[in-house]
Amino acid sequence: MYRYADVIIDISLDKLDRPFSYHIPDELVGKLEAGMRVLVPFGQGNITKKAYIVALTETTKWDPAKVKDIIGISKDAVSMEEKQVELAAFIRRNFGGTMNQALKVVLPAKAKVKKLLLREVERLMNRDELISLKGEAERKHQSAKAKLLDALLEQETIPYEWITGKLGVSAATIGSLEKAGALRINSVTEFRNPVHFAEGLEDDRKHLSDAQKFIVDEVTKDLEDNTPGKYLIHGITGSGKTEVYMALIEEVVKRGQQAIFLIPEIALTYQTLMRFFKRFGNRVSVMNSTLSPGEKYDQCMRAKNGEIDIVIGPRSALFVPFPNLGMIVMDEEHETSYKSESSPKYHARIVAEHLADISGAAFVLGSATPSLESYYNAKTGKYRLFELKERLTGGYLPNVTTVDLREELNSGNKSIFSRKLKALLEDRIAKGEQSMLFLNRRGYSGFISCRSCGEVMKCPHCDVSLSEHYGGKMMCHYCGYETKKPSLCPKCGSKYIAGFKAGTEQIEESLLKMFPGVKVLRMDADTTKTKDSYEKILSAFANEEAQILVGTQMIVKGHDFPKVTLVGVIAADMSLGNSDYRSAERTFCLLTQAVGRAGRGTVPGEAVIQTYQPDHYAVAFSEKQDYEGFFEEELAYRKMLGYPPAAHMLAIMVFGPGSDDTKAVANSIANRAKTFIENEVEGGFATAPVLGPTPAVIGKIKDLYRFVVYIKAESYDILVKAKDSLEEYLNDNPPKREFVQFDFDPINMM
DNA sequence: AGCACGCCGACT
DNA sequence: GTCGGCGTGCTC
Repeated sequence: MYRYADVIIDISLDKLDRPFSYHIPDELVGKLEAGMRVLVPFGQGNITKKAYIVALTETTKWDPAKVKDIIGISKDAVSMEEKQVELAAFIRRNFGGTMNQALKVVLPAKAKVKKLLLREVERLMNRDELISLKGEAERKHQSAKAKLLDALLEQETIPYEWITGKLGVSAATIGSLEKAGALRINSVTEFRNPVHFAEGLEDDRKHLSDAQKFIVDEVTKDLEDNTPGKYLIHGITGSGKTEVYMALIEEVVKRGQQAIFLIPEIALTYQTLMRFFKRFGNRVSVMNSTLSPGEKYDQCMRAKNGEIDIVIGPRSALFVPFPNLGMIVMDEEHETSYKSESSPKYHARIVAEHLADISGAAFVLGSATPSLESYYNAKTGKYRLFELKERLTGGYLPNVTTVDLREELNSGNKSIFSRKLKALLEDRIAKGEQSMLFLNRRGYSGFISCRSCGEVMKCPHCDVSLSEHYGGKMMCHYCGYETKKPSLCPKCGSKYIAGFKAGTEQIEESLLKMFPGVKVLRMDADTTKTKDSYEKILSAFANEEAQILVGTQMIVKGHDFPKVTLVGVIAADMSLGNSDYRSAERTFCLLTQAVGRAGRGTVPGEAVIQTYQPDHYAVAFSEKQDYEGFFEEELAYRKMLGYPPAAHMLAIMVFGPGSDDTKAVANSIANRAKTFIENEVEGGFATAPVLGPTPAVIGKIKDLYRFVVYIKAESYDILVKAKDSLEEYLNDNPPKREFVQFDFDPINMM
């Protein structure tokens, strides 16, 4: 039974931003939870303060005689802050970690709060009065007072921070002079606006098509009935989803409510922001990582004060505290950047849905290739599904051809370009049209395939591909299965069996050799290291400074290039061979988006997908641009193997120095999880299998070894309980090595 | 932040 | 001595 609670007194004060332990009196035992707000006596004067519970514990490290009792639960009206804390508690509960980490996520600019209150001291007396006061102070050898009065003689107003900092005068001194009537402390609150456009720009509002209008009308009906729902807009590339979002947000704003527009990390283009600004003026703001902490804080204050109605940004925009949130829109909802990479590894879609629930706001998801989870939710009635099946701008969906690279090899073509792709490139160069070549390279360790028959080496237990390891070994990163790399293909006996390697640089080189004098732009992690290089390359291509753009997945997003009439995918299998159950989904999504880049102008486009596995359903369905078909097939596969969304998974990452030590800790965690499941879960191991520990996909980062333990279960609650039980266990039995850390990663929990 | 404690010069 | 102001450090 929890007898003590760790609380944080005041989040806005970094001096006090650490937990304090309090005793839970009998009448409150069992009634408290992390995230709740309580009243506690604090400091020598035992002043009653509001505090947030950060953790509940059975014992305390402090002298029990010194630990005070919690007074009671704070029953103030739900403040904005409380909603934030509620979100933090939700994140902690679902994604693990500490309340402190969660609070840091939810309060984006906490550290700078003090500075940005911008308090200043204003002089209230005339010169003579000040001089006489200063003389008196000097006579009494009150040097601090005299210093401050001196400063006040020179300036009418002085920033508070400057007085306590540079001048070295304490708050007590300022206070005594305030009492004497010599000065006044003002809190100036002027907030920066990071959006700078000229006023009075014309709104380029477009007439809505029938399909678009239908969505807007249906959602508006729900808003009018005060029953905001959850919606998934499945719209092909170029079908005008943004226009729909804007119309919906307009309806929300009309009702005096506010809206959050979420976009993937790098997708905030100048154009999108401009479009919103043209319609909503300076009631729009942005939130993203390029803003300074101060600017971020200011956006929160502007939202609180009702100065803005709409905020646009990546996942952190979720935490802008609007007083009356009416809608959350999540564009490109399938994007992986919505999942945080650092602890707590929350998924913005799940947090957004919860925020919509607790705020009574509508929740709108949109994508050309929805995530399996969201489409599943739409299919099972949790979300309402809307479809946009036509391109608006008069563009055409491209003609897609799949080229079998095995046949190319058999007929003696060892280059990375198929004859078909080469011919089409030649044609486009001759016609002066543009082409994009897309290298779908992701994943860290290469997969192994046969270049004659396309056979991919797979794990017999997990149905994911094996990764190549040093010493001619192949390994499964899900279950740890290990085997020798064969020298001949087990299926066709060919000796052309290897990991597939090709970089954007290599493609660029080949292009220049093949078409001397052609202008090529390359976009990958190397060429986009500097800040604006991403924008620069894209606009150079838009200005037709090059005929061919070569790049990784980053080229499939963003700008429209009306002159692009050919898209080539160099090797579609690259992301298929990833040791990850989601590789087919990712591949389908990338191929569909890449193909969608062609033919956005008036000239019809063409796309070529090169692959070793033309029969793989991810390739076949993207060739037909058939999302529905892909979804059915993929869902059947996930159901069969117990992967999300058919079931849930919890990944526990253990990392530390020393392979053996880390693995031992991972082992103890796996054992603990197994015991928990055998004893506490009905059906035991059969209901919720524990897999591993096994080396993580990236076995070592920065000299820290990484091992993973997976727990699969159909019920989400089992995993949350397992996570809680493991966290408790780790609290009581901290591992010996101090650098061993843990990461709880609930994969696609809904 | 706000309170107590301890230090230091001034004044009875 | 002791009074009052100021800086420092702590708050479960």
